Amino acid sequence: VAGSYHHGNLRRALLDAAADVIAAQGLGALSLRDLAGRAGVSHGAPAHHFGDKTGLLTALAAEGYRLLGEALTEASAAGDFLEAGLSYVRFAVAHPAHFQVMFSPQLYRADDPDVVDARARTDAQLYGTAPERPGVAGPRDVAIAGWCLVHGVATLWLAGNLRDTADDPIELARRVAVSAFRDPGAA
Amino acid sequence: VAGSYHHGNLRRALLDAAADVIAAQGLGALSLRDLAGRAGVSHGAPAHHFGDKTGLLTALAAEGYRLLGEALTEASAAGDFLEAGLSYVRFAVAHPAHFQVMFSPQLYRADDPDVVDARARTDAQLYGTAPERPGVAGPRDVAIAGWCLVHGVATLWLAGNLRDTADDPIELARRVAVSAFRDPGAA
DNA sequence: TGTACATCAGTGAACGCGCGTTCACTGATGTAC
DNA sequence: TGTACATCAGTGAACGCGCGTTCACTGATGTAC
Repeated sequence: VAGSYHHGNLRRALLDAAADVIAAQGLGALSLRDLAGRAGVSHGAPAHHFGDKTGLLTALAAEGYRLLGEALTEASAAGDFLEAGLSYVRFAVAHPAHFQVMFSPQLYRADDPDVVDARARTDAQLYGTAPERPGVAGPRDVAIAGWCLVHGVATLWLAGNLRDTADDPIELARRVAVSAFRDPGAA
Repeated sequence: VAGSYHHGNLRRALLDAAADVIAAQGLGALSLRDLAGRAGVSHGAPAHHFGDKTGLLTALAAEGYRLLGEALTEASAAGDFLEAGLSYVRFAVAHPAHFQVMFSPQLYRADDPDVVDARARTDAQLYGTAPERPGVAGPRDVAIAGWCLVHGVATLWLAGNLRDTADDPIELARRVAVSAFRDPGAA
């Protein structure tokens, strides 16, 4: 919509630009003025949609939890613990900016109703597929352990600390999950 | 050394102040001018010791890898895989700023000789205690899996995402490690 | 013991910058009649 | 179909701020003789 006064979908454009900047340059490089420039709009415009910078990060976090929830839906419905873990890593790799913001709660309003709601839904899926390990741990402990494991894979990968260990983060996650959780007795 | 022209140990004081600020307010709140103020020194002084801001973060990362190496020494010498993992989490909790900086390599000069050296020593210890899991995975895969697991516990804990799951991060780490790695057949 | 001198560490003024936020405004849109 | 009006979205000038970095300087320290 070149030349027109109204942008059409500025909110979406700003969120996308923010994700791009964070993924490419990190959170430290994020500025509202820069985002406005990228969207081709004056630097005061973002205030209309997000109020302030924290508002934008809050929206990004809420969107992140929603996207993660969607990414987990299929594996969750199928009750597939391993696949849920792999989907978690896939999400982190596909949406590194959302992932980074979501887990930096001091940057946004973690008590925002949108965030709380989306997060609750996602948490339920995160805990839903974990099996019991008879004689070792109940499903809840297994769920937490699985979450920590895939979260570790995702953060170490995104920060570039596993780049010389593996080419494909999903293959790596699978290998790591098997190394940790498979019982020696199993086929 | 109040009133004297020379500080005495400004380098140390600046690193300590940086760790305090990062732990309390996050990386975004870090500024050389603020650190100088905290150390009671003019704002141009830090340049003498670190050159620029990246230099300070590089020093912090190198120190972090050195401290982590020391934290792992005992468990590494004893060949105790679980204890090495717990020491990793203990280090992250005791030195959250160092931990955060170390694993944000875009913030510092990761090819700095000091960093490379300290990191290599630490990596060796990180990989040294992992046992084979017969029929499941070799020691290297187990080491990576263990690293990812404790790294996940540490980052999730530091970001405040496990505060309602456990009181003590070390106890949590132990439980998580057992849930993942213990064989059902074992006593 | 005393003097000269080199070295080092910290000063403080100055530079230029990009930032978040506010606010009176104006252009565009859409609804009521 | 046409006019009046309310609402909304984006403008652009202005504010005040803290920042990193540079640089000629000065105070302090310690070494050589």
